[in-house]
Amino acid sequence: MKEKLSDLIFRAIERAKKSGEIEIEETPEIVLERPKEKIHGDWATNIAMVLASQVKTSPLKVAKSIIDHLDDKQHYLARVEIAGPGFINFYLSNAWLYDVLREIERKGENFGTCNVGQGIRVQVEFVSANPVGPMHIGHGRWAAVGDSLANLLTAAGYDAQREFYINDYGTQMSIFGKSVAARYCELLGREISFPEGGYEGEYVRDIAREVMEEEGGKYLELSEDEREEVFLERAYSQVLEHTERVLSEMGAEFDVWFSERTLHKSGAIRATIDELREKGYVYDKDGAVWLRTTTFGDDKDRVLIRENGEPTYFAADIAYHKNKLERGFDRLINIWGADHHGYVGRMKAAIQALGYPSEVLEVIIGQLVNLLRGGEPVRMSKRTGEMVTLEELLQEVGRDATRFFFLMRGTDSPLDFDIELAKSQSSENPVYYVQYAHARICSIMKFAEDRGFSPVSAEDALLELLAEESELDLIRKLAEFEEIVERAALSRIPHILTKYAQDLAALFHVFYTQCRVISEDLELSRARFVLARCSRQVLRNALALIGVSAPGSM
RNA sequence: GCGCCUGUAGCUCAGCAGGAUAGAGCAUCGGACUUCUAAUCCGAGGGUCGGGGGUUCGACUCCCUCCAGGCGCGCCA
Repeated sequence: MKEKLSDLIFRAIERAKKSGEIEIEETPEIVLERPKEKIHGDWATNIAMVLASQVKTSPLKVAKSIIDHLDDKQHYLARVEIAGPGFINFYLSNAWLYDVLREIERKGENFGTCNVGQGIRVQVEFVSANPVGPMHIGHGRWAAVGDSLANLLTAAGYDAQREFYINDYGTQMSIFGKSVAARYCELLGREISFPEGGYEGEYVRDIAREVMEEEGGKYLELSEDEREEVFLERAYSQVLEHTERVLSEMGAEFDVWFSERTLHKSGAIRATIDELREKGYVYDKDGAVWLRTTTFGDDKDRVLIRENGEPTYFAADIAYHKNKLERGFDRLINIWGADHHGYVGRMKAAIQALGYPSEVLEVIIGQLVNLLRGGEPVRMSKRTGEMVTLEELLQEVGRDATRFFFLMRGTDSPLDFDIELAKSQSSENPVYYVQYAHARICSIMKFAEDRGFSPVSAEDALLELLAEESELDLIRKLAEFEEIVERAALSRIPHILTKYAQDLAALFHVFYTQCRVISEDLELSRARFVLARCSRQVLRNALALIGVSAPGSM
C-alpha cells in the first residue's frame, strides 16, 4: 500500500510540474509515515514542506497543487487533507482494510513473511558461553535475542542459521579442570591447594562428588596432570550437556555447535596465520607474532602467537571466522555482551585482513543483565558461589515469561532483572496480557462452535459490516504486522515484536469489550468472527517469532 | 585519559532513517461483570524528554559541550 501511495503522489507531482504549478528539476524521494495520532490519517507525507523550501512558495500551496493532481482510480483513498504546517494526510478507504483480512486468511501462518532478505545466507552466532559452569541469566538474554532474530531473518526471506561457538580450549578450561580435581581430592580427605583463580561455585563440588560416588577414589593414584585431564573432560561434557538442555528449554535450537578445539587440532589456526603472513599483515616482535590490525583502523596491533608459542584466543577467533566465511555465509551476525565490545574493532580488522569487507561481520553489542534480588544486586561471576542459574529462572518463571521479558528492551539498554519481581509479578507480566487475548479468541470460537454457529471465509463474509472504530483500529494494527517484521529483521531489533504484540492484544481487548462477536445478527457475527480469527492468526505469528506459546485457554 | 552504551511520568521502560497535543505498563484515585474468560475495559492525576549551546520551517530524535551511571581499553577468554 505504501508503494502504491507514493507512486500516486509521485505521478501527481509530475503532473503538477507539467502544468507549471511546481517548478523543480528532480522530484525528491517521497517519505510516507504513519502518523502517531490516527486523526491525522493512515499515512502522511511531508513532501509539500520539502518542495516548498526548494520552490520558495508556501507549503500549503504546494500541497494543494499535489492534491489537485492526484488521480486515485482504484479509490484507495477515502479522504485527503492538508494539515498543520503542510502535511498531506491520507485516509484509506475501509475497502482497503477489508482486503487485509482476506490476505491474512489466505496467507495464514505465512502472513508477515516477506523477501527483503532475498535468500542471503546469514549466520547468527550467540550465547557461546564458556563451558566452565552453569548457564546464567545473562546467557538467557542472548538466547532469547539470538533465537528470535534468527526467526525474524527467516521470516524476512534470509537463509539463517544458528550457531554456538564452544570455547573449549585454553586457560579457563584448564583452571576449571584443576578446580574439579582439587574438590575431588578434598572430598576424599587429601589436602591439595585450590588453584589460583579457580571456580568456587558449589557445582564444581557437585561434579567432583558425582565422580567420587560413581568411581570411588581411584583417581587419587594419578599424577596431578593426569587427574586434571580426566576431570576436565568429565566436567566439560557435563557442562555442555547442561548448556544444550537449558538452551533447549529456552526454545533455542542450534544448527551447529562449533568446538574451538577442532581449530587447534586441524591446524586451521596456523594455516590462517600463514595466510595472513603471506598477505603481509603479520610480523614478529618481542618474541611474539603480531597482526597489523592498525592497517584497518584498530587502536593497536594484536598478538596472534604468544612468546610461549601458544596462539591467543584472538588467533583462534580469526580462524573461526575464516571458517564461517568459507562455509559460504554472506553475513555473520555475532551477539556479544558489552564486556566484549572492545574486541569488535580488532575482529573487523581481521576480517578485512582476510580479504573481506568489514560489513560482512555485524556485531550486536548487548548491554549486560543486572541481576537483582529484591532490589539488591547479585554478583553474576561464574567464580563466586552465589549465583542464580538460567535453569532455576526457567523453572520458576517459565519459558514464555522469561523470553518475553528478555525481549522487552532493546539490546542497547542494560536490563534489570529482579528475581523477586519476576517471580512475584509473574501474573502481571505483559506476556500474559498478550496470551490472554489469544485465549479469549479461542474461547469465542469454542462458544460459537457449541452454539452451532456456521462461520464463513473472509471472501464470503460481509466485511463492510465492520465499521466500528474499535474494529477498524484492530484491522489497521493487523495490517501493520508486515512492516514490523520487515523493520525488525532489517534493523536486527527483535524487541519491537513484543511491543507490537502488546499493542495488538490491547486493541483486541478493546474490540472484545465493545463488540460482541456472536450475536443474533448472523451476518455481523460472521464478519466479526473473521476479524477475530485473523487477529488470532497474527497474534500467533507474532508470538511464534519471539518464541512464546499461544495457549488456547488460560 | 580514550572508546562504546545509557539518562524520558513516583517506578520499569517505549518512542530516536527529524514532524503535528511526548506514549505504555506498574503504582495512586474513581468507574464497568444476569451478556463470547474481569489475567479485561473506561476515566483521572502525574513530564524543564539529564543541563547548556547549535543545525532546521520543525529536535526526545541530528551535531558540539558539560554532568551522572554502566562496560571496556591484556602476549585473559
